[in-house]
Amino acid sequence: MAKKSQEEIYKQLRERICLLHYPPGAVLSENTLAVEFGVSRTPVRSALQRLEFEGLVTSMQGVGTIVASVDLKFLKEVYALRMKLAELVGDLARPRVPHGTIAALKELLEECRQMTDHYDPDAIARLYNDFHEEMLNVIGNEPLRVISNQLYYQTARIWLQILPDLDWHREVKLTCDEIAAVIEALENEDMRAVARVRRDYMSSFLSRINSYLASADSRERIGS
Amino acid sequence: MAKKSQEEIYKQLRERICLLHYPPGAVLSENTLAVEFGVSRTPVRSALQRLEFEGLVTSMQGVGTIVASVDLKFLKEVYALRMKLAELVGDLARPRVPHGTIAALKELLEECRQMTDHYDPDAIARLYNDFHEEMLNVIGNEPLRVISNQLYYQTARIWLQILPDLDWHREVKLTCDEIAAVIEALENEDMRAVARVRRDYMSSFLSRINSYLASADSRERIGS
DNA sequence: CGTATACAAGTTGTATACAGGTTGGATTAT
DNA sequence: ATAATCCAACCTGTATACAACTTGTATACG
Repeated sequence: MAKKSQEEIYKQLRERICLLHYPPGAVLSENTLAVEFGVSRTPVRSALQRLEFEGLVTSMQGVGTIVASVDLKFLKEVYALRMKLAELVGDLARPRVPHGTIAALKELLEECRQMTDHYDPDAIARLYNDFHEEMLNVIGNEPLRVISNQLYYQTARIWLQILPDLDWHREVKLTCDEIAAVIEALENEDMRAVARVRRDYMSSFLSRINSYLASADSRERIGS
Repeated sequence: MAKKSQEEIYKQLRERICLLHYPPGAVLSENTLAVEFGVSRTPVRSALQRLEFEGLVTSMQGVGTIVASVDLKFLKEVYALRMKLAELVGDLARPRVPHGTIAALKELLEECRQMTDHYDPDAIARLYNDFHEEMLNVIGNEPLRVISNQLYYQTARIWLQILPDLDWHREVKLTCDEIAAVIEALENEDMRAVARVRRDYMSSFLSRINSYLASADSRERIGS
C-alpha cells in the first residue's frame, strides 16, 4: 500500500475498528500493519498509542495490540454522558448553521432512504459516521467537539454488533427519521431542537439495546 | 535521573507545564529530556505525543516541541464547558462519597489556611491540583472523569499565570472557602450542592480573569 | 497417560542510526 | 554599513536493531 502518514493510519485503523473489520478482541500486529501501510513500525505505533489513549485498543507486551471490547457498564456510562452532552450542544452551538451542512444532510438522507431494501450494515454504519461528522460542525465549542467525537467512536461499534439481530427496516427508518428531524430543526435555526432530537434518538437506541440484552440467549454476543 | 517509565515521564512533564516550570512557548528537546530521565528518545516521544493529543504541546519538525499557550477564546470555551460538566457531576456522581475523601479534603483545607501568610504560588497550585484529584473521585461516570481531568489540565496554568497580579490573600481565602463548601456539601451527601459550589467558584474565577484582562496594560501577559 | 519443563516463534518496549526540515549566525557581495 | 546567501548545528520524523516478555508446542519425565 502507498505510504501514509501517521494521521491517515490512525483514521484508517479507527474506521476499521468501528466498522468491525477488526472485531473486539482482534489482535493487531505492528509489524503486519507496518508492511501493509508501507512504513516502519514507528508511525504505526504512534497511531496505535493514540487509539490506546482513546480506549479503542490495549497494547500488551509479548501479546499484541488487542481491540477493546465495549463492556456493558462502560457503554451505559458513555451513553448517559453523551445524552447530557447532546443537550449542551443546544447551549453551545454555533450562532449560525455552517454553510453546506443542510445540503450534505439532505444527501445523506437520500442515501439512507435507498438503503431500505438493501441489507448492508457496513454501508449504514459509514453513513451514520458521516452524519456524525456533519453534526460535529454545528457544535460551537471546540473542546466539546473533540470530546463528542471521542465518545462517539468509543461506542459506535455497538450498533453494528447488534444490527444483525435487529429489525433492519426499522433501524433504517429510525436513522432516516433522525436525519430528517435534524434537518428540519436546522432549517428553523433552532439549535435546542437539534439537541433534543439527538438526545431522544440516543435514548431510543439505548432502550433498543436494553431490550436486545433482555433476550437472554443473545446476551453474550457483546462479549467481555 | 533514575529510569522512569513512559507514564511517569508523562505525568512529570504535565506537572511541569501546569506549574509553569515550562512556560507557554518554551521549547522542549526530546534529546535533553531523554538524557535527564535516563532513557532514550522513544519513551520521551511517547509521553510528548500524548501531551500533544491533549493539546498541551505542539511538535514541529526542525524546531522542537513547544509548550502551547492558552489563547483567550479557547480558555473561555473550556471554562464554559467545564461549568456545564460540573453541573453534570451532580447527576452522575457516585451514590456514596468514597471513603477517605472528606478526610483528605480537610487536610488540604488545613494546608491551604496556612498559606495565607506565605506567598507561594507554586505551593497553592500543587494544592489545588490535589484538590482537583480528590474531586475526580466523587464522579461516578468514568468517561466524565477522564474528560474532566483533560479539560482541567488544559487551562490549569492560567491561574498561576495571573496570580502575581491578583490579591494573594483573597485568592487563598477563596480557595479555602471552596474546599470548605465542598466538604460541607459532601458531609450532607448532597452531590448537587457539590456541583453547584464547583460551578459557582469556576464562574467566580472566570469573572476575576475578565477583570484582570480589562486592565489594559496587562493584556499581553497571557501571550498569543 | 498426565504433567512439568524447556524452548521457539512472535509480540511490544527501547535504543540507536539516519533522513528531512528549520533556524540563526557567519560570510560574502553590494 | 547593509543585505543576501550559505551553512552548520539543532530539532523532529522515520527506519532498524536489539531487549524483554508471553504463549503455544514439543519433549522429557513421573
